[in-house]
Amino acid sequence: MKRILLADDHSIIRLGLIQILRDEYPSVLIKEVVDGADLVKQVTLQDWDLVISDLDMPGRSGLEALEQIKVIKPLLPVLILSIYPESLYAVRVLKAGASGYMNKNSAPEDLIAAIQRISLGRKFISPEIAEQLIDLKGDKPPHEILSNREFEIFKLLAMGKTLTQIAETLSLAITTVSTHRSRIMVKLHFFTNSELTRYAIAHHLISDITL
Amino acid sequence: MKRILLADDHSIIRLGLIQILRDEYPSVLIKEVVDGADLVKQVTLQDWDLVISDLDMPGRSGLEALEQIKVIKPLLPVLILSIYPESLYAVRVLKAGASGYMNKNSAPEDLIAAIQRISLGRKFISPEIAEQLIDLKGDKPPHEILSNREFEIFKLLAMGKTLTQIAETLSLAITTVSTHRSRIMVKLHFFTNSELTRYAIAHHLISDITL
DNA sequence: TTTCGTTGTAGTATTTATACTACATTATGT
DNA sequence: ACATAATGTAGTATAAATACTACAACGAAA
Repeated sequence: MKRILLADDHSIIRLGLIQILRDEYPSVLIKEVVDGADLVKQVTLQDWDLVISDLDMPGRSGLEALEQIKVIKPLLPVLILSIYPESLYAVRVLKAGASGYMNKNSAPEDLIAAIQRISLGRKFISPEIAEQLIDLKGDKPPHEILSNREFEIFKLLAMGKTLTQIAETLSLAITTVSTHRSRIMVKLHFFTNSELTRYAIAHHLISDITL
Repeated sequence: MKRILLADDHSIIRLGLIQILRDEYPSVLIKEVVDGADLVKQVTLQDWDLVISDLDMPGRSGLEALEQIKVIKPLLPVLILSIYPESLYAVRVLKAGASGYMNKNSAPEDLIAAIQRISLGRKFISPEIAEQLIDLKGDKPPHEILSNREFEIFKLLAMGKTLTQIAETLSLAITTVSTHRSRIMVKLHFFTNSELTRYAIAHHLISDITL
């Protein structure tokens, strides 16, 4: 481990990370950047053994930067750090080519363990994420796994319509709409309507400008 | 500056903070805690010169802990750190009795400057916050007219938590949570949780990324 | 100080949503 | 073509959410 590129807009976190890294690799060269654009730029400018990057950064996001890095240097290991729980981002991040995903409240030892593994060209996947990876719903957009009727109801739910409203609109029994909803939830691995709404907004299936 | 109590659930951030603090105050005693309950407990157990606390922590939130601390030790200076921009929380936090609010991407020098000022019993208020404080009745975003409790529940609702889950988390009756929700809806002119979620996403009060 | 609006709390009654189940109908795969 | 899985529909029973009401504590304003 010789050269590590560190991307995080929080100076305090950079300091903490540097301390952990120096503790383990006293002679490592560490370069700090504070946004996605600079991160990508540094990757093009010189060679690194490892990139450690935050997910939320000003300007271009960490995810976007990750995607570009994987185009420029497909073999460069990238460890993504984030304050969000693994369940929310990990799969997405790993699919985008990251070698690992860690929550910022992980213990320093775990971070070092992950780095060790990643720097060998392997992936660091926690048991929780592994489980999520097993029953992936694939990369298909929702309308390809939902039936037409389900997708119709999916959109209405995402827009915030209640079961009762939907049942009225479509002249169905409330329980019918409810059953469709249940199947949508199973297929997309959701539990709440809110997740459904956020998914729909993130995938531009409905507009978010009703405010 | 002799004894600092440090509350943050992210070990990396604690490390970074400790480094900054030790750099400035080599002989300071620093105690680390990882949640609001422990923070309050430590405040009751012994005397401190300064508390530095994160806002988002497991269990009792930083804001709640702050309020309790101000009851127990009204003169103990508390500096709140958060990943969220000042415009979002600062006024709320200062009104709850904090001596200052800093974003985690502040430079170490700024942090030290704030601590210096705060430990003298003064408040640290950035120019941006000062401006907000001036036009208190002005064109503030709607979510600022919510009470602390309402805002807390607002965020949980926006994240898709159900009334029941929220009631459990906060140890309240479901109907209490429901009443708060009603008042939030009236204040923000919403009708459904979906509108609430979309508002929160649009105003970056919660993350918009779903799996 | 007294008044009045706000906040935090919760109970009762009602409405709404959901889980589970069931059963034709329609695809789908071999 | 036949078996099997997916789909569209809905009923019953249960769980959850909501409306409405109430009230004490607090704070601001008069």
